[in-house]
Amino acid sequence: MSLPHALLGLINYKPSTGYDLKNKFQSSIHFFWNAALPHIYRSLKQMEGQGWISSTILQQSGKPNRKVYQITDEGKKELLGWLAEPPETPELRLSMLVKIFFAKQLPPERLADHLKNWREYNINLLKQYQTETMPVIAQQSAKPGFAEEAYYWSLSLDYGIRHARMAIDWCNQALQDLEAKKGKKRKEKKHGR
Amino acid sequence: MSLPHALLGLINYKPSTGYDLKNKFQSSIHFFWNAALPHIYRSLKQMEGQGWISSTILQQSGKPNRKVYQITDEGKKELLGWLAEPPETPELRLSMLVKIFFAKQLPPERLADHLKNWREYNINLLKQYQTETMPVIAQQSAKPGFAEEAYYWSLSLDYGIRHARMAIDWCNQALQDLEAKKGKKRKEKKHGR
DNA sequence: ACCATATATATGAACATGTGTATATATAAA
DNA sequence: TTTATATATACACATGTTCATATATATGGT
Repeated sequence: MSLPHALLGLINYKPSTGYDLKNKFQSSIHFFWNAALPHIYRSLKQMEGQGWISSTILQQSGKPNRKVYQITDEGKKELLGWLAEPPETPELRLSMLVKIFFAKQLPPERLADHLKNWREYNINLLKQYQTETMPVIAQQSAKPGFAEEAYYWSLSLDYGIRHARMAIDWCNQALQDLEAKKGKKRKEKKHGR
Repeated sequence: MSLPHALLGLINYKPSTGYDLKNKFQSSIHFFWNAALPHIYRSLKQMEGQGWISSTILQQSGKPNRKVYQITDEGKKELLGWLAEPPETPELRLSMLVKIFFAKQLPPERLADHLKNWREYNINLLKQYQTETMPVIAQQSAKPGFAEEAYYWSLSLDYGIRHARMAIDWCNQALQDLEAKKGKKRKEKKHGR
């Protein structure tokens, strides 16, 4: 469960430092699994303790030395085993939806703000997928022997894209309903309640 | 952030014990925010410490006494304030997608299993929404003065429904692609690669 | 009639996981 | 001169899960 296996998967592609890994998260799986630097370093230490990875220090001048982690045979076994296990069922925490759920306590403009923000957020995600994630995949998939790999990357990205589109549609629908309700109220007022 | 405000929202409807709240989660917001019992009790204690709720103990025979929490004026203020704040951007953790991302390391049947399980899981969610969550909402919305409330509950549920449908579609697409690939491979073999 | 299990209720303690903030260093770029 | 980049780590804290335990009644199965 959790970070270590995701890190293992990335290190399996190529030996990396914690810093490298942070960047790789950013350009690949960040939208369904992310991690902060201290967390990554802590996990790497644990993983080394378990024998899944080993480290080599590369001297550098000017910058801190690079501590490069590579996967061990044990680590490979662990990774394959984990990949084959049925994944845990996810726990969502969408505070945005909690706020919608209790929205009756909210002035309508505030509710509309939440919906607009959520739409905005997902529109930006979509953009980011197109301008950042997809090019990375395209570039990799051009390399010989990476076509299949890239197919799976696209597949997981596709989930993100569909999710974002779904969220945008949902927001539009909700905002439209809100407008309609407002219209109705205004009319009621005009006609004296 | 997190549990306390969701609890506050529910207690605001009606004074409740920790046990009650667990059940309410189950029949309402569990699919976008859930919590285990010990976590709920711990949070309630903290919230009481902050003055957001107060408790009354009701004697019972046979069963443990009920410790009923009710919202205070401070709690109401806190709730309204929180609801109006822009929600935090959510952190997804979908280990299922991590496994898809790295699926090249996986035998194709295993990959198909993951996809089928995920589809299964979402189909069941949809069923649960229809047979459990929607009736609860319908029942509440029949009560006078609850129509608006129920509208927002439906709205958040609608997000869950759309999400589940989206996930099912995605799985179907992916499984179909997989099949197609398998077919292609078989053909290649027949014709001697 | 007897035993296992479920329901209703509360809590403690340990642990796992994740975030935030701070710190250290040298170079390059604005 | 400030800020960004590259790199690593420590520590405190927040949040969440698991497991265990306590009690009495009701219910289902053998």
